[in-house]
Amino acid sequence: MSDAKNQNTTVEAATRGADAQSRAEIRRAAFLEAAQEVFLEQGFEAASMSEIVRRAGGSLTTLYAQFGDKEGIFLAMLETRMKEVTAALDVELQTHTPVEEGLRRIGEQFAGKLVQPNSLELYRLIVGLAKKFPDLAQTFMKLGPNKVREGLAAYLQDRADAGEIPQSDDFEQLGSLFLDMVRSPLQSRALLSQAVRPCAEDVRVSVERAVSIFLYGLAGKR
Amino acid sequence: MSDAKNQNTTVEAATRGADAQSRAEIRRAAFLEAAQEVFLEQGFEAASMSEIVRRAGGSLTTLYAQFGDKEGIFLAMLETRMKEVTAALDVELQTHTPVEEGLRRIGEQFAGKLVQPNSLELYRLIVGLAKKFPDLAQTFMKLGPNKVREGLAAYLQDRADAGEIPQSDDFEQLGSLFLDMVRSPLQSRALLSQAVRPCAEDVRVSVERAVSIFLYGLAGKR
DNA sequence: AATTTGGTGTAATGCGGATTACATTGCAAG
DNA sequence: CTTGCAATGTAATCCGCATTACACCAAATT
Repeated sequence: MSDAKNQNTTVEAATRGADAQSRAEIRRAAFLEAAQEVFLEQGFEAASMSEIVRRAGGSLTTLYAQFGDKEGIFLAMLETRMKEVTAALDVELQTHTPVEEGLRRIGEQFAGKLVQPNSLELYRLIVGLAKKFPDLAQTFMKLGPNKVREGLAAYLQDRADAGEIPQSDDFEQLGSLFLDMVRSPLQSRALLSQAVRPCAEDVRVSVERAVSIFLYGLAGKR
Repeated sequence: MSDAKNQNTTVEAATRGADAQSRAEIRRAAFLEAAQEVFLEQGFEAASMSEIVRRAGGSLTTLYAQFGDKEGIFLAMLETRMKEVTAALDVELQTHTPVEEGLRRIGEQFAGKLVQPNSLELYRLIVGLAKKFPDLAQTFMKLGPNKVREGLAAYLQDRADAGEIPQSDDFEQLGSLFLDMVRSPLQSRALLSQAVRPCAEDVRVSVERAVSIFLYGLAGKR
């Protein structure tokens, strides 16, 4: 119902190519930017569609035409942001770096993103909305945690094949374990008290500890 | 402004003693019970004061007289529930059980409470509200996580004094580490997908792993 | 220049709910 | 019995928004 984005004529699309943005695309980007601001600042319920328009320019009518409804623009914003955030991780995860160094880098990347105020805020929102809008939570999981977990599992498999760590039949679970170790100490405090903002040093400590415990544990197994 | 609860006359209060509940106290309990239901079911914003009254009986007017406003009754409900939940833990934490067994029991108690649908739901709510109502989050932390953490730290200190584990200058942090290990794997999934309900077996596995990694790690330290 | 396509601004329309006002009722003490 | 005080039920009062309707513009294609 809301595929306004794809209503370019074939001719038009071919003429301009992918580089120049149509008015619609510019508008869309501005809406998404403003939506992120407003949602993260005020929360889903409190955020007002008019406020988004106020900041993005344009009109309510166009906003609705492009995204359908409030949940629609939130979802679009979520997808956009998740892709931005996981982009860097993808790169990191494709290398063949030795385990210890690799885990450290992945951990830093991951934790670094995680503790950014915007990420914390977004996570807060998703958790709060998960019951009422299960599909938002699904999308978040698919584009966020699951993506990272799969990538890490593949990396661990690669390292196991290289003989650096013992083989396992469930690297996904081991990966989750590692990610949880990195994440929990940083996130649990920050989610509940806006005063506490984990700093770079906190991140380093958390990652370092996770890496050593994880490898120590792996070595102890089988 | 809302101390209607204490407006018994001296005579009346002396006559009845502390066992029989005044009408006001009965009302209050019913309100709190209904409020918990409605808030957990519908979330803070979606919950309606009228719905609470509908289930509890009584009247809107009385509800407002006793709790002031919507945040007020939520806070009262939160305090009540947190005290119920941590009561059992207090007992567990005062024993002098050997570490491994003690950690296992504490872990089970803690995790068991944690994965109850009501607890998960409440946590979801608190996280979602933390930005808009920081005092709710504060109260939650004080009556929940902090309480448990302090108790566990004291227990660990006790065990260290008994020579079972090495001394440390920060048992609070070590305690947090243990609790995070127990909590994360169980909570992270369940918070985002209402389909996933951790079962007793999940709890056991999570606790067992946390205990062994924790003790293994402690032993390894100097 | 004309036409099409989508954009703009503004002003309804509706709904849902927090919060309060009011008139009434029951209980208990003098 | 009656006087007073708190509880009740109901029905306003107010607000704030999501969402839609309407009437008018801008640009690009023909």
